[in-house]
Amino acid sequence: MTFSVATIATAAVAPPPVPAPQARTAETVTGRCAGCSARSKGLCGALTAGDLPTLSTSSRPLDLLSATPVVMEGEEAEAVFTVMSGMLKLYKTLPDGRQQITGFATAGDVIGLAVGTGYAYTAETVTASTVCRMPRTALRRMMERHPAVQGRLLAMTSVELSAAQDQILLLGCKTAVERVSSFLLALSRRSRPLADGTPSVFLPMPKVDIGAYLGLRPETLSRVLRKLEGAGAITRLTNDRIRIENPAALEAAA
Amino acid sequence: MTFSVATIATAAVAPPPVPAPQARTAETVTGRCAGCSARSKGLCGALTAGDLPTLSTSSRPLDLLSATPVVMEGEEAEAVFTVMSGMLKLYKTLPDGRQQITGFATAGDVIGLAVGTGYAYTAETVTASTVCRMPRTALRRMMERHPAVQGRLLAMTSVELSAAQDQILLLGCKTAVERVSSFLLALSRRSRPLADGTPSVFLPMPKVDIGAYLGLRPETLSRVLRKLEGAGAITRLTNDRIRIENPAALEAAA
DNA sequence: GTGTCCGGTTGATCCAGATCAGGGCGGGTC
DNA sequence: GACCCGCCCTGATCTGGATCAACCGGACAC
Repeated sequence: MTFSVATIATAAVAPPPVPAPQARTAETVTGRCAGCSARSKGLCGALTAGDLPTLSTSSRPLDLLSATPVVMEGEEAEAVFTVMSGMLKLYKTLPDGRQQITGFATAGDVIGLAVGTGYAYTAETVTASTVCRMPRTALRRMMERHPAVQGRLLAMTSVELSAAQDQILLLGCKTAVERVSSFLLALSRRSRPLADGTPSVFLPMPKVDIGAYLGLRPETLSRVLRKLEGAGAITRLTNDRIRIENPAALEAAA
Repeated sequence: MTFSVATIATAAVAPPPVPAPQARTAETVTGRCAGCSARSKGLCGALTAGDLPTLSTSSRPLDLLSATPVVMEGEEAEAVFTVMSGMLKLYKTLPDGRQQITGFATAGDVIGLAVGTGYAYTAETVTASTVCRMPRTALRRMMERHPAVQGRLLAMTSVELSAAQDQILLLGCKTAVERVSSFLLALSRRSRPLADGTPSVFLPMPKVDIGAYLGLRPETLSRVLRKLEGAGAITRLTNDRIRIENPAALEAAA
């Protein structure tokens, strides 16, 4: 979770997102959460097996295509979402349309926690994803019943805050090469290495999104990657996968 | 609390900071917290009057001169600090010495909350200040006894996270003029207007620190302020006080 | 097949803000 | 008083990354 800065937001969204999400139907309600791949992560990790029936009835998984908005900045926060699979981007928009991506969310991350009544950012899938929707009221009830849920929420928010401060350092101080190197290292720490043991990173999002996260234009990102490749620090395997050839060199550049 | 980004950090510091802080002695222990000016703010706001004796024995106020470090990035977090008066700057440092200020803390803000065992940033007074030290263990005990404290902590951390994301937007997207305008507006919202009713902001910190917060050099900050003054948006009353002549113009520039 | 679209890359040029340099001023010490 | 030191301001110049423009190649429609 090092690289996902703004994973935790605020509340929930009311109407189903634009490209109508597929609601699953043919599943045993009580058993659904028990078999959930994100069961031990996110907020649900703070619950015991006895809570699963309640959890199953108060939440609902949604299968989403890519480029589907899940929550919109400023809209009333009526639910929170736990990412079960896929990847989402979280971003804020300036009145004139400039966008800053504050983080990417992957399995286990929680989206839509809000300080006030409105979502703090927009969240949108970058790949086909599955998220689990839980109304804010259900979350509140869970927190009242289980102090551990509140503790988990606090821990997750604190981690997000720390990541956000790292991103502030990156955006305020670092050069383009340093930003990209830091980003690749952070990503490589949370992904598994290739079969031969060398670390690699998977970048399913378009380059323009990586740029919007790092405060760089896609042209600059492209040039920096080429430069790092020329220096022998990385190899570009495909458009969405990079092998880290020399972590120490990246570390030095970050 | 809009402008203070990194007010919440991690745990506590062991030895007293360099310019040895003045520990107060001639006060009734049980009565100290009851008369505290920050009593209703920070974490203490979640406690009832009955908790004051315990609170008074587990915390201790410290009077600090300006430029006094309170917590150091990376050091083991043994205590948290509540700001009672004055102003502190919170910053992170890169190996080569570049510094990024992540926030300024004022009365009511809590410093030193940590995700792991080490402080996430360095905190240092920018004016003479009074802070109240509480060991991390005492905080943990308070949280166990009063779930409301944990709730308060979660609320404060969430506000910090939201502020940090705003700062990410500022650093990633905005121009120098937009950054300074946003900063002045955020400050003016949390300070009281002058006697004649016009809003003003108090800037006790050196210009280089404001620059380090906004990702700008002090020279650039100086030029931007001159530009805003020329446009009639602000007036520089003294070196550390600015009057907002035209909030709408600032809003438009932000 | 052909055409179109979109993401990515590369090159040329531009510019906002950094850097470098000098000077003014207020507060402190002696 | 004279001197020093920190902070701030201003001007001149430099530069990292943005911007503008063109091209390429894969995916998709027809």
